[in-house]
Order: sequence, then C-alpha cells, then structure tokens
Amino acid sequence: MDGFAVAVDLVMLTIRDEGLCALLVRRGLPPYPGRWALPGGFVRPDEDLDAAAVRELREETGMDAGTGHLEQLGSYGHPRRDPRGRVVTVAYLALLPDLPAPVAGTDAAHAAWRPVDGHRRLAFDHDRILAEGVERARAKLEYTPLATAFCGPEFTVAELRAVYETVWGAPLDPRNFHRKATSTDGFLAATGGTTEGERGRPARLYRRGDATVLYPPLLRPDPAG
Amino acid sequence: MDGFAVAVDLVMLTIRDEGLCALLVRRGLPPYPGRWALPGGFVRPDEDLDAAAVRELREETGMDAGTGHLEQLGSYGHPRRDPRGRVVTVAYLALLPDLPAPVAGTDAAHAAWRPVDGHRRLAFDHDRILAEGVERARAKLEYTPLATAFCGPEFTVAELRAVYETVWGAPLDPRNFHRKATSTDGFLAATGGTTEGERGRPARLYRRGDATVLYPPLLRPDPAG
DNA sequence: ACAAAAGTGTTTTCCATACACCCATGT
DNA sequence: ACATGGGTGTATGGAAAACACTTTTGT
Repeated sequence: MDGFAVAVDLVMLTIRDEGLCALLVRRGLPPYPGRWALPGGFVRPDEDLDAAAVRELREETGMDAGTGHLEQLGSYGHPRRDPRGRVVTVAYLALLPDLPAPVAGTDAAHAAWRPVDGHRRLAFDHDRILAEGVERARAKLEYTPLATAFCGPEFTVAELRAVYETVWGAPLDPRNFHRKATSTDGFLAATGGTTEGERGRPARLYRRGDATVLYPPLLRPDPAG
Repeated sequence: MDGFAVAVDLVMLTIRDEGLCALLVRRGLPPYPGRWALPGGFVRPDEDLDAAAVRELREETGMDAGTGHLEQLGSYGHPRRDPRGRVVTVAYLALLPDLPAPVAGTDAAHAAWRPVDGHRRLAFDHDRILAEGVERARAKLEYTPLATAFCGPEFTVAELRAVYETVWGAPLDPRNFHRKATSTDGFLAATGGTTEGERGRPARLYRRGDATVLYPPLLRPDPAG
C-alpha cells in the first residue's frame, strides 16, 4: 500500500525568438541516458505537492514564486512508466516571461529552452505530458488573462498580441485585438507610461489587471476551419 | 522516497429530482467516523490510475465503463491531509445518468446521492475536491458535449436543456436552446424515434454526436451579471 | 518628408436574445 | 375544443471581422 514514490515534473513554457519553448534537461544517468526530459524531482516526505513544484521551479530557473504562473496539470501513474519502480508523477504547468537570467549554478547544468514543436522521444511519458501542457496553455489563453504571465511586469498591447499569435500559431488583426484586449474588463491596467526609443508611435504600457477569467472570452480562430 | 500511499477518490455527479447530486459514503471507521466522504480507495500495486478510477466507479455503481464520462480532476497531497499517513489522492470526476440501479451489494452499503449544494464538512479535504469537481462540470458544459453524459442513451432536447438548467442553476430559453443544440455540428445525432404517451407534441430522440468540443461554445449567462 | 507602429472609426456580417407563432399530441 | 409541450420564423441589438484612417514617433 505504501510502496509508491511521488514525483513532480514541470512543463515550463516561455516565448523566445524561436517561438513557444519548453525547458528541457538532458539526462545523464539511466534510465533514458542522453534523452531530453522535463525537469522534475521527487516530492519530499513532508512537502505539499504545490510546494514541491515551486521548489523545482526555483531550482531550475532561480525564479521566486509570484512571477509567471504555476498550476497543476495532471497526474500520470502507469505501473511501468518508470523502470526504476512505481513512480506516480504530478505534472505542473508553468508560464514564464523570457528569462534573461541564465539557467546555471544548479543541478540543471544541462538544461535548455527548446521549441515545443518538432520534439519527440522525450524520456518516460514526457512527450504526452508536454503535449497536454501545451494544449492546456493554448486553451487557457482564451478565457483567462494568463497570456500576461509570458510578459514582463509591464508590457504593450502589441507584445501581448505577439504572445497570442505565437502560442496559437495564427495571426491576429492588430486593431481588433487592441480594442478587445483594452476593453475587456479587468484584463489590463494602464500604468500611464509609454515605450520610448522604438520605431513608430510610442505604445502605452500595461500591467495585468485583477480579472481571473475573461468574459467574454478571446476565442482563437475556428480550429475546425 | 517510497513512503507514499496513492488513492483515487471520485466526484460522481448525477441529476435527480433534488437537483445536482454527488454520491457520498458515510464513514464507519476512523478517521472521521460518521462523516460523509467521497467514495474512493487505494491504487493497487500494479494498477494504472485510470484503471483504479474505473474499478472504483464500478464497485460503487455497478456501471461498466462506457456509460457516462470519467476524467481526472486533480491531485491532492498535503502532508497531513490524512492522519493515517502520507496519502496522495488523485481525484476523478464522473458524470452519470440517473441510475435506476440501486447502490448495494458492495462495500458502498452506506452510500447515498446527496445534493451538492448545502454540503459542508466532508471528511479529509473532500469539501474542496467536491467543489472543484462541480465547478469543472459547470465549466465543461459550455464547450464540450458532456451534458449528454447525464442523460440516458437516448434523450430529448428538453431533457438536455434540463441538464444545463440544473447544473448551471439558471433557466434557459427553450426555443433558443433547441435551435442552438440541434444546429451545433456533432453535438446531437437524431435517432429518428420520438417520445410517446407524454403530454404535448412528441419530442424527437437524439443520441450524443461525435464532437468532442462544441464550437462555438454554449456560454452560460454572464456570471458577473 | 517618409516609414513604421499605435490607436480609433466605420461598415458589414453574424449571432444571441426575445418572442410571436405554428405543430402534434393527450384529455 | 383546449391544454401542453415541441419546434420554427423573425425582428432587433450587440459584438466580431474587415479595413480605412488618424496619431505620434524615429530617421
């Protein structure tokens, strides 16, 4: 009855020049030596699941909680998903701004941000977990303000639109997006500042608002065509 | 590292005369003797999480998989959520048609369908799990055809509308609901049959269609007013 | 002056609502 | 005939898509 190990694995997503990227680590030891895997680790004996996820996030990125977004994704517990024994993993999804900070000085020496598309054959059942994390992120942009988690503390409407376009992989009309984003109650809070030294007219800066859901939602273009 | 027990708990929802109900069991043994709790049990050493949930569902209701709907809800693992030791539970959400079959002959002798509203002080952290299950169900009716899981194999549009009204707790316009439900592609498949012996004009019978998501969604009345 | 990007206005189209109305059955 | 619930048609208001246009900066 008590023979289970419980782990936490993280699908950490951010947006970089290459598009939507996930943080992956290259495994050194068996099982799956040399393969890319999601970062993660075992839950400690007196640690809550959420606390273990926050700890892993900090170990991998140096981020203090409060930046970005962290939520539980799902649990995976096939009896033979880990050849070492019976390991149930609780996966978490993290949405993060592009970190100028390096990923170093930790046990994540072999970590790298890699585009989520065109990735296959991760260790364990991590392909499936990564795919479900990406799909969760895509869906959640529609009806929550989580796209702001990919941005820094202050951002422009155009930056926010770029987040949507990258995650959804589809272009959006800048004018209609602007109107919709700025008119949806609680989505954005103007800081009063503007950008400087960029080409074109300066853009107003915003922080994320206090809404937890977007109503009405920002629906992505019809997936069925 | 291997000192965890893993359990599966079920939020089983159905619609009865009293409204939206969950199956609860009254605990006989400590901890929490005499308190209502979600049905559940430990995952077996060589059993997948989903398989454990299917097994529990069958033990409690006698249902074979395929009826209704079963999905993972989330995992809960606070170090002291169970006084007996370190137990991580994986909660599942089941949506079921109203079962004429009794809930008997099993270890669920003290099980009962109880309205989800006005319930507090379940054992363990089950209040929270139940609340999250109900909210998941409410949200999923919007953009998936899962309302059909509450109905029998064949049902009328009015029965389906009653499901929405019960789960959302709000009245819907019968005419507009009818048009929307029958025109949303893949939601419903007409069987050709009709009801008989009821008051009023006979209603056409439908089965659930093959769509997995509803596009566009059936949005519930604005929660913000 | 021109290019570039931000932001606004306007038109059209679509969809949700509201509700009048007809249909098919039981009593 | 009438009540009851199933199902269709239609007017209207509001939001989304499409796009012309103005604003404000850098070069």
